[in-house]
Amino acid sequence: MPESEVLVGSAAPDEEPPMHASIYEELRRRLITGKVVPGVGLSTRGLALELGVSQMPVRDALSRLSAEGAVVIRSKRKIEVPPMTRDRFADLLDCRLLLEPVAAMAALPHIDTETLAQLRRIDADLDRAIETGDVIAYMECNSAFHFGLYRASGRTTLNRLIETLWLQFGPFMRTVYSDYGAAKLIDQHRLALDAIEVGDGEALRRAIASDIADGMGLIGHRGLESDIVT
Amino acid sequence: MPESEVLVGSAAPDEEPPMHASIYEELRRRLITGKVVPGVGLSTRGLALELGVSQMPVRDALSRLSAEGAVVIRSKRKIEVPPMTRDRFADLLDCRLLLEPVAAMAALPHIDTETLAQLRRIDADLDRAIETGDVIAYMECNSAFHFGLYRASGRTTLNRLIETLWLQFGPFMRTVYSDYGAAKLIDQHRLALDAIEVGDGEALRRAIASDIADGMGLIGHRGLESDIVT
DNA sequence: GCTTTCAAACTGTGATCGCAGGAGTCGCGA
DNA sequence: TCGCGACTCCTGCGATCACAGTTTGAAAGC
Repeated sequence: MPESEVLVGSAAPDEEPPMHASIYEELRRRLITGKVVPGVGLSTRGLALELGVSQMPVRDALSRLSAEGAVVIRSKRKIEVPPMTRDRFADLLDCRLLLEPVAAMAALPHIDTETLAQLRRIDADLDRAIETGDVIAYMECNSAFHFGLYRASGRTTLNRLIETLWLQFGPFMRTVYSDYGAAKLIDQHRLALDAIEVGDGEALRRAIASDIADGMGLIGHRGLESDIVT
Repeated sequence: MPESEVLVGSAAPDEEPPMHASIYEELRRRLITGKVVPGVGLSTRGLALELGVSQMPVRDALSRLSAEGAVVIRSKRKIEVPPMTRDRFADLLDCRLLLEPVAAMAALPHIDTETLAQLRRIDADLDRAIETGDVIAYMECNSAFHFGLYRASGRTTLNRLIETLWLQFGPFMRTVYSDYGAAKLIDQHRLALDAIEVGDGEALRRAIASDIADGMGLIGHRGLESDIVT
């Protein structure tokens, strides 16, 4: 099971999900890890051709993603990952700061030694991604870490909201990290891991909040030289 | 323009939206105002027949609503508004308390006398709904009031998250208010309106938080006698 | 009256097609 | 060289159909 799997699973266990669900997963992964960037145009036929399926499952997947604000269907011939603006970025950042520290605190009582060990492994992978300057790998590890932590909370509604935020900022942050240089990124998760180890909920909340404010906040604003960023 | 219109509009202005968007609006309204209740089964063909359209636009609309957690597609022959559970209810309530007071505070600087007058009119209509014991009208006015307030914030991302929460708890609260009796409901918006009048952000935040905690919190928990409610 | 089995009905899903509209490209004239 | 208009291409969307699977209801047996 990939660690950056959907934060809130919807497929019934032991069942093969419908094709549109698999395609949704694939597109979601691309968005969260920045494999698609803002301004990129998408089309149901183009994606169907690329993924070797018909239009229908792609349509269903794109309907879901549009409901989650990840893509915008502007008109005929224009589905796109919306460009980021200063206002929208600030809105996204603020929403993350409202929700994710709470999810982390709620997760704390449920994090056993196996879960903590897994988070440490993910963080070690993230460190390697920073060392090699691999932005995509960094983003994969980053989402795996956060989702692995929040999932332990069992807060399905909260986690679902969090995931829609990640769908929306992933593409933009990918371009920002690429411009910034992955080698310059800093692993902000040590404080969070330490807080988990000693069971300090308030320290965990602060660590997650500062991870978000520093990681996405400071670097993200640098990426917003003008109102529109592609 | 109906006051309980979608909190975050997506159709381009001056353009006729695609049929699936209109159907999404209609289903959204039914969920938020409780015209459909938990446990009710839906089907694409059934809704298409009722609404006089083909299956495709209904499918697209249901894909969006499923992405927003408003309906769940469990299997062949089983789309439903999920029954409420105690855990899910607590999760929803907590998320509302995290997001809506912030949206209200963010809205405050942007509320002119015309917007305040409109909110007062909506609140007067809500009072009449309480007097006549009309639960559906009460829920329509309640969402119109909150959305009218939050929309002024301009916080599109935040408002979108809030709307998905309303889609999820609307059906359940409708049954709760019906059992409770609409005539026993209390207008909790006076404090909010007063806080807006004097420009007191902190008072507005507290008023919205207590509106949510009292209105949905206390009454909602009464509706959850067991883990599963239809 | 209850349980089990089977058949029918209904469903979500995937596929395909056609339409109308918008985007993109190219050519021509100033 | 630039702008505008015409034309082409590609698209989202709506409609329809078929399939496989699930649910429902009826009938038979105990």
